Amino acid sequence: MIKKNIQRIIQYRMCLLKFQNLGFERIFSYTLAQEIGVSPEQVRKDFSQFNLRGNKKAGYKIQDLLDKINELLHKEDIHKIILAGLGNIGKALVQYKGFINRNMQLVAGFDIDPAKLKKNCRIPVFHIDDMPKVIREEKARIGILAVPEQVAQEVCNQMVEAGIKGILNFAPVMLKTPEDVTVQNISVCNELEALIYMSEKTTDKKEKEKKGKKRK
Amino acid sequence: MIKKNIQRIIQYRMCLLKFQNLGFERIFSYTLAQEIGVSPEQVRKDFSQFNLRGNKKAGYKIQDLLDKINELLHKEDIHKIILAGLGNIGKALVQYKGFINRNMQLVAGFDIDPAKLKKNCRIPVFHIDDMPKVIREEKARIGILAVPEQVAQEVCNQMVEAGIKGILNFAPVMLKTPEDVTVQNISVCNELEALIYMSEKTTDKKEKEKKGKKRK
DNA sequence: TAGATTGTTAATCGATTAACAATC
DNA sequence: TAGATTGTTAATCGATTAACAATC
Repeated sequence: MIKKNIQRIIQYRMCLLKFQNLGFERIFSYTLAQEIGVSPEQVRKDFSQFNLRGNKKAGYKIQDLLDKINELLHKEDIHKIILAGLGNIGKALVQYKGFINRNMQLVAGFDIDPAKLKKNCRIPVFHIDDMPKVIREEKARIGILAVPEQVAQEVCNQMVEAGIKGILNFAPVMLKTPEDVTVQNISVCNELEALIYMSEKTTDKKEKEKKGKKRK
Repeated sequence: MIKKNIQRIIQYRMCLLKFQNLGFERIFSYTLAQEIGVSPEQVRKDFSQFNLRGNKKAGYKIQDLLDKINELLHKEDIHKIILAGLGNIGKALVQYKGFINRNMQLVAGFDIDPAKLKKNCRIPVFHIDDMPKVIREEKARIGILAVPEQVAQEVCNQMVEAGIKGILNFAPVMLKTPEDVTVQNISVCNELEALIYMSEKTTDKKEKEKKGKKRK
């Protein structure tokens, strides 16, 4: 499980880069908090936990924070990422140009369908059977799983076997992995359903309130 | 903010459908828990909170649970969803065929680039300026925001203005919205960075352990 | 100095887990 | 009945918030 404070640190980093690009050299917990949508205390607490220190009067030096956070997130090197499954999501990720700015690189894609192997020229695409070999050759640690539900666990196992330690899973399956492998699930459908629930809930509430008023 | 129990209810639902398709009529909290990766107590607690009740000996009747959960999630009607931005992600979502099984329907897409307007024939695609009009006509409540960062807040405002109550945001921006509008952010890059952090952390730990052993 | 801001400690809140009575 | 399972209440855990001393 990924702790929330690390997720926020990642957000802070993006925000700091933005402010640095705007020409700022220093920043207050208050400003950062506003931008991310948390309390200033939360920001200070997070920084404190990762030993990121500021100046009692002048806030935090952006460059200092970025240096430390970059170290924390191992931003000194480019992290190789492999992608299994070149369906809709897979193709979209191949097209995406934002990885390299974040020191990440899609180094290879894999699919069973040979027709997909050459369609995308941005990264080399291999047959799924070659995945373990390529993972080992590239020494990739992170994999994106965008294959159909039915084969997700199997492909996941192959990834783990070949040394993958973190998996971003788009398949609607709870993957079984060893303890030292982290899985992060993304499900657009689930998120949308949750949003629908929330929106219906608030309208239900409003209707109740209306009825209540009418009764009065 | 979306509560975790609702996210799990959504997962339980998918799992229940799966078991129902396999021919099961009843299920235990233990089974469901295993499948989702939580404790049986968690499952029972969640069910209890939403007033989903079982039988002390025979577990839960799948059909009963599904009926109640479907009502809870308003699965009786098809929910209309609009999509702003037909870049990589937008296009992938248009191609995705899984929405309708979950009683959701992408009813329209929007973009500024007229070249994109006719490229995808699965759903009607309009100019972004027509978005408010179409949202109102369709009475859509949920929107997906997949536009560039620079215009995300602006497009978001237009959505809210036109009556959207839930936004799935793919732009790397913290959207400012009224209280009754729920925003759910998805950032593939952030998730990958978090995975990298986790994987490096465990390897760092192992190296430390090794060193410790050597010293002994 | 006075005021503003950090950083830590304590308090609170919410969510998860444990314990166990109820019961089919 | 005995055993297994639910459902609730209490305990624990973790994360957030509040309070406030330290200090630039």
